[in-house]
Amino acid sequence: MDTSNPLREERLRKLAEWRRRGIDPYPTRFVRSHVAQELQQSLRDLPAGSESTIRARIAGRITARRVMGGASFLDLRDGSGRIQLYATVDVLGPERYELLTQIDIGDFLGVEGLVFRTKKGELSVRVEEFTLLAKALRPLPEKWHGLQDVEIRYRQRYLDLIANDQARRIALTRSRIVSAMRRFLESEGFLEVETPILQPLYGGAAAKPFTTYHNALNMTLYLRISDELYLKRLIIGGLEKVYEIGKDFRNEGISTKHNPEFTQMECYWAYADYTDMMALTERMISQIAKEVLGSTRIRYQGHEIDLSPPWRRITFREAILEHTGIDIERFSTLSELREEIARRRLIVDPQPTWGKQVDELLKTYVEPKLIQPTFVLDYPLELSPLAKRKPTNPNLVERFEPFIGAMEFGNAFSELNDPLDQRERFLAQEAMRRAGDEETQPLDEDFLTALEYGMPPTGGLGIGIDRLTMILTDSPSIREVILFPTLRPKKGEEAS
RNA sequence: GGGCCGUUAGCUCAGUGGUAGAGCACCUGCCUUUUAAGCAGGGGGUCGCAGGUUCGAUCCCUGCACGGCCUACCA
Repeated sequence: MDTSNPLREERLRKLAEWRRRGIDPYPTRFVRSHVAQELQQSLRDLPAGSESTIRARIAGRITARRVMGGASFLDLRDGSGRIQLYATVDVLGPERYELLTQIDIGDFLGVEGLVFRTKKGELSVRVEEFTLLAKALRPLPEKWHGLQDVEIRYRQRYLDLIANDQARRIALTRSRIVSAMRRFLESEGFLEVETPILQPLYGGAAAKPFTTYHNALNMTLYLRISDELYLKRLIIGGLEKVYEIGKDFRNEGISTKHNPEFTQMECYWAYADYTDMMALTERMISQIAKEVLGSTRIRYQGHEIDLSPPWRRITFREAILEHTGIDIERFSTLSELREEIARRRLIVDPQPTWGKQVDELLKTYVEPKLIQPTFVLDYPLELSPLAKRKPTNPNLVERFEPFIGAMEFGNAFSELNDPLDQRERFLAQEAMRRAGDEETQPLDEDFLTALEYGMPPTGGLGIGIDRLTMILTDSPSIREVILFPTLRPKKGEEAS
């Protein structure tokens, strides 16, 4: 960062001036009596031109300054909202008043004084005493247009939060979503747990991992790509309803829907199956929307969406039939399927296996249409090495993915608890790996051992918190809902 | 990885083959109820970086960097 900025030089000059007067520009403490929003609410009915009986001590960042000779107005913002300050030379005396007018936009200030409402109707604090709480050395972004530069918004999110209401709103909403989700799961009897992020073997999803190294143990460790296999071990251990909210890491591309580290909620429920997980998902998401947004009707990217249960349920096979006319059951080999795709003149990227090819059909032709909440269920076996087979059709598994606004935001199944079948699935995955698929499940002997001690029938669900937040904040990009999205370091960037 | 677009003052943005402008912010002066305060004056720029074409490049060309969108990848 540049340090030769003349605006910064000017502020350094002012900083030195405060110090010259024996004032510490970075004091340790300021006791507040109120925050701005409290005053705005409790004095909502105070008429214009009249005084309250409240003497308030408030603190915050100065965001605007209007100096008019012997009287000045400052806008102060704290974590709750904003309030105006009114200072006059009559109250403060010439010396203190002059000092106050040296305050820069961006500085933190604590003030004490009577709260009143101006003739124009603006609730204000009459500054009787003030304390500089922190001198800012750099100017804030422009007041009217906010901060527009996307790169600065992501790299210096604090500036985005200062300058843009929307950024603040998203950060608050995300926190409320996670909080409401925890409350919901707790009310349903789920126990919050923590499982390892550093794992000797990764699993639970088809993804490439990040690799790291532990010096003392002299071993390679992986950052988890999913919590699944550890949470199932807890089900085996008798914790019948568990969940975890945490970061997963996938060493893959970045897009408006993908960040290399992302937040997922995973929960596991003994004696439940995927239909129970569907009902749980509907209730959870609609409950969160109600708590956080006050309604189950939302707008997402121009669409009116109704989150209230029940959500539409459609099988994987029916969904593809509906949107492409192809009944995938009638084309059970990759070459037959490709012929049918070509015959119907559909444009789909070729995939190496039948399973991936039908999945590609879903992504290309079905997913963009899934605006209203929809469960797509009963996936092909080969796409789902950890899910239980459907009793009525061993080529399918009891699995669903929920979609809203043309975006998948979760994954769930009746968990495979047959240790011998699980071993076969792992071996099939290994075979696919040898055939060149880099994103297969590695065989996890330790997990198989756990399964052999017996896991009750269990339903499992994962919800992508980032994508859910996108949906509930009408954000078009995952970078808007992650405070510090992964970016390439700027070349030549160094600490000033 | 590929395509398209962007990068000009601290911020938001104009602009031109003859080395640059506005608004906000900043500085100075005036101003005791303003709120995008006002009025007057002023300072501030390696026009992302490196090459090339040209008498001359911020502008045209090439490469690079970073970012955005699309695409690819991705449970």
